[in-house]
Amino acid sequence: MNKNIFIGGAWPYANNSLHVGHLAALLPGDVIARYYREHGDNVIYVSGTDSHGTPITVRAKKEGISPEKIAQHYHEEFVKNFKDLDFSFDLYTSTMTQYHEQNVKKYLKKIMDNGFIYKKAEMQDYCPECKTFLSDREIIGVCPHCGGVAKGDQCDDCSATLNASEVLNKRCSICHSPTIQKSNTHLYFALSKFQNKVKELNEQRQGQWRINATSETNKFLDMGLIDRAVTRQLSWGVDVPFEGFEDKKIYVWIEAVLGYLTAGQQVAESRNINFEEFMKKGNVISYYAHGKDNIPFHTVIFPALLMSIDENINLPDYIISCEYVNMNNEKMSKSKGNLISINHLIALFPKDSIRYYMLANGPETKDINFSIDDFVQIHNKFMVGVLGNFVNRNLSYINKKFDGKIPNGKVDENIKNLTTETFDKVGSLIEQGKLRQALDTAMAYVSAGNKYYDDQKPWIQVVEDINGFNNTTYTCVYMMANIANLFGPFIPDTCLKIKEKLNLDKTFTWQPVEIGKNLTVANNNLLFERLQAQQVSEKYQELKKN
RNA sequence: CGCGGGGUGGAGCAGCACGGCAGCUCGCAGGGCUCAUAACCCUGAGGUCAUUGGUUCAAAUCCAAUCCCCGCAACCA
Repeated sequence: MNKNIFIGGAWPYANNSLHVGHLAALLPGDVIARYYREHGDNVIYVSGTDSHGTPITVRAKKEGISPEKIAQHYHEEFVKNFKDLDFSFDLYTSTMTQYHEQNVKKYLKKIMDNGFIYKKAEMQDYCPECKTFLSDREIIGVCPHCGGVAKGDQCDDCSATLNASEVLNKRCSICHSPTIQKSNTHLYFALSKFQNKVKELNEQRQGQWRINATSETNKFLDMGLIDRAVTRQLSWGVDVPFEGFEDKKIYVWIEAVLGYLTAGQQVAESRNINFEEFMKKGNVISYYAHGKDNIPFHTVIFPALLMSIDENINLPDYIISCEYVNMNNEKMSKSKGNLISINHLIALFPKDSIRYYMLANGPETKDINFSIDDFVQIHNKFMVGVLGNFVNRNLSYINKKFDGKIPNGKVDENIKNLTTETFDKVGSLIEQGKLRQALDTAMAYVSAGNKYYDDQKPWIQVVEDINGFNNTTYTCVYMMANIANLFGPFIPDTCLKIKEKLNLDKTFTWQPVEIGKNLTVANNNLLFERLQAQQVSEKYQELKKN
């Protein structure tokens, strides 16, 4: 029976280049998607660029260009990054598309019809000169604590977190005229009504949501869920589909997260399947991959929105929420200059080394420290020494002594059993979202191959026991064929190369495969080159300058 | 007493929800092998598992307190 699998990767915000942290968060989604496809299941795997919101408009104003241009620029960069790293999205879209905007409006109307959105008038800061309501960040004034210059949300001088209402002598940051208080009507989402249902969900998903997701959700529940504004005084975003809100846009938190549905639906339409049916409770297993800063949006807000749209729709089954990638024990940030972008990574390492490193050493349960040296070490040890070497030491011998003709033989029974075992174990770990352990287990299979080779001593067998030699070699090639499937979800490019070397079927299958007789080696190009830490480090310093 | 995460051999980490000889990679010392990209295989040295106290036949693992590091405090996507 084929299963329906829905996988959502968090939508990166189009205000900066992607960095290693994004990669750590999103890569697990791709592995899970590839795994289920190998398995023969129906997978919908989506993500996209989050293109709206205040920071982009602020930046656009500063740089004197349109927000759309900024969003478009980063969107194109993201698309390229994901392509370079072999992400297998069924659809990677953007919140700027017409399809997304139209469908978000449709969902919003539905939530309204179901009675979970209401109007509320509030006093808000207004600039009579610019004739517009101001968001907190667009207000400047005097800090009540230190008397310094403060924005509406934070003091620049003493960096205290502020509430717009406590700031003194408030003025508009654009024209500097004093603000006045004026009543403004916003729409609110009745998040508080979902307190019990979210709590129930959190309890049901114990063991499927990562620990950090469960505890973060508890934190929010303990504080009590409060209603959130749906509309925002902005010019850049999705229009509000109700009368009287023409000057406002839909707040990004609600609009971006609904992208999972709009993108999923778009994929379903292209396949002529009914998305509503696909996503129904009991019909699908869903995974969401993102960083820990995104947890409440995926475990509280998104489920509440789903319930407010349709009570039969599947709620997140697995929350794959990662911790942070730090540099020297500090959070990466642009201002600290310790941010390593995906563009840099791609320039420094082969894509599958990047995938391997981020998965095998990813911040699955706690923050990790990223370092170039560490990366080089892992690459040399596992990509070159274990995996590359196992393939190379066999095939180069066959090329040298047998003109590329792989001897026929019998596969070792122990290895056969190990193969079956490994597929089962790795598969189950991937399904649980435990990618580190899964990859460890898969790599142990290759190590077992190296050990088997050493124990058999084929370089001696070849003169003393040709039958034994044939069996050893044949068994190793059998292992390679299975490695090419076993690692398919993790490092697909390398797996394809292995398949090409041995003229194997290019389709990926999640089960032990037998190999045919009279195989030949098509090529024995090295899978990975050894790297020098110093050279990589120097190259990285160069890149940082540009 | 705002909240959360973490402190395990020289470095980076796993183990901790279901207590039972402290494990992995790198590095270091020694050996094997020569098919392989100084790659591969084996052995060894090195830790009172932050500190203190408690529960227990038994604690890195459970409980309490203390110290140190990091992150977050919701109109920041």
